[in-house]
Amino acid sequence: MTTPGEQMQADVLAILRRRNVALSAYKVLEALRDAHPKIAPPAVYRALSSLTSKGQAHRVESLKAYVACQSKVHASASILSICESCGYVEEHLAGEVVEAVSHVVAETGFSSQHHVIEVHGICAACNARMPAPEGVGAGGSPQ
Amino acid sequence: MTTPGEQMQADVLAILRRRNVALSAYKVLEALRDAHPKIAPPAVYRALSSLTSKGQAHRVESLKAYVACQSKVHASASILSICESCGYVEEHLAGEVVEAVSHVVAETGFSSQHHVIEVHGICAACNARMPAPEGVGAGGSPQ
DNA sequence: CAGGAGTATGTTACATTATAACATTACACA
DNA sequence: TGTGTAATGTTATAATGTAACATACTCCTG
Repeated sequence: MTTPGEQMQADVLAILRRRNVALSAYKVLEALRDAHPKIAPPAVYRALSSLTSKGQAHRVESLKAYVACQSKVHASASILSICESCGYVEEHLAGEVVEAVSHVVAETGFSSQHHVIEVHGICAACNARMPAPEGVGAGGSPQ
Repeated sequence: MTTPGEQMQADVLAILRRRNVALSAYKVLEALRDAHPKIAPPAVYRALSSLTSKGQAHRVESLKAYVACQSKVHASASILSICESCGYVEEHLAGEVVEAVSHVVAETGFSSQHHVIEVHGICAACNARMPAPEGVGAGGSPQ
């Protein structure tokens, strides 16, 4: 047996990886009850904190929720795109964007340490599902 | 008398504008008790929601807190820099950065609607106050 | 192996942030 | 004036997160 903490982190990560959707800490807690019937919030938050500090998971600030890291390399920072329709979260490498952001704030003497870059919108799959991208949409196709 | 709601929003905005520091909704509530002794959380959240939807204030997602908008024009989006040392929050125009972010996520077919770009670090004033940017810093000035 | 320092984990309780749901008031207009 | 609508007030509670302490475990040291 490795340390129990590592087991907990592995279980949390497995839950987050089931779907590319952000889960609140309490949703994770519910999912953990199968394997850990008596788990309490601090254990979940400790595991999430360890995972995020190791870059194996990310907190989606604008959703107050968490996702598994999807990037193999986990470069300095990433962009998270969040579909407002289906909740799908995707991670994008942010190298140049992070540099651009750092450059903008450096104009006032600010030195960057940690970036939060999140985009809300509609994912490709939901865009494809939409009846039409124009008009009010109540009348079906505009044809 | 204008509508009471506008008065509330004006009061909230005045509180946020006192300092360029993010205030939690409950800090705002405390500050409002002078003018509105019996105020309750929903009134504060409604005022903050109206202000943010009009672009007169911003929610700092990574701090769960709110700041007054500092930009006269309030372009489509902005970058917020947050000093970890003093809490100072500064707003930066983000035009090109927003385009770059949208471009990155568009590579997977994602259409952007709303951007959250926040940078944590150290502001110019705190950088200037720091004894030295090297070593552990316990020994005072390196001179 | 006993003792004990130090760390990790479990547990309780609570703090903080946010909103649902309904009551009340204000206002426009027939 | 009555009445429908929207805005605001109020109560209660949901959702998120953490402090503080208890317990257990690990690994030394003698």
